[in-house]
Amino acid sequence: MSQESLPSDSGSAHPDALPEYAERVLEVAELIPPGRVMTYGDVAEWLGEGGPRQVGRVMALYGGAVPWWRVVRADGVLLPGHELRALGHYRAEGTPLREAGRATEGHVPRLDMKHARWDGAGHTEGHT
DNA sequence: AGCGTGACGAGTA
DNA sequence: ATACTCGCCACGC
Repeated sequence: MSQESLPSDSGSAHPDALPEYAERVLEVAELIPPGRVMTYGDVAEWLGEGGPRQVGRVMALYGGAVPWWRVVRADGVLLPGHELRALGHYRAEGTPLREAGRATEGHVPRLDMKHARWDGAGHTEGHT
């Protein structure tokens, strides 16, 4: 967390406004339909700029305003520290989960990326 | 300028 | 399936 710091919008005329990149990331996050998820990499690729880590940083800083639990890691592992919260949303939305069949002792389920992953088909309007 | 650090991802062992 | 490595990019020190 040493890298994170408030958006020093040096030059920006609107202190309340988020960096444009962050704004775009959050915008995509809001497009993800309930019951589906998008990986950091997918979001970055869809935006056509930045990378998974950049998307991750944005979510870490401003994700609170959007359905953050729908932006996930490619391997389907739930967010450290938010596992239960995310899990609650997933169960409520019916997001495909992969519950380990054996030795589930204290084992937190992971997302079933094969089915939960959403590529953005259908909302293409606006992306050119 | 270089180095370390991340809500990452893919490849390899 | 797990563990480790390397590539990636922006940012803080």
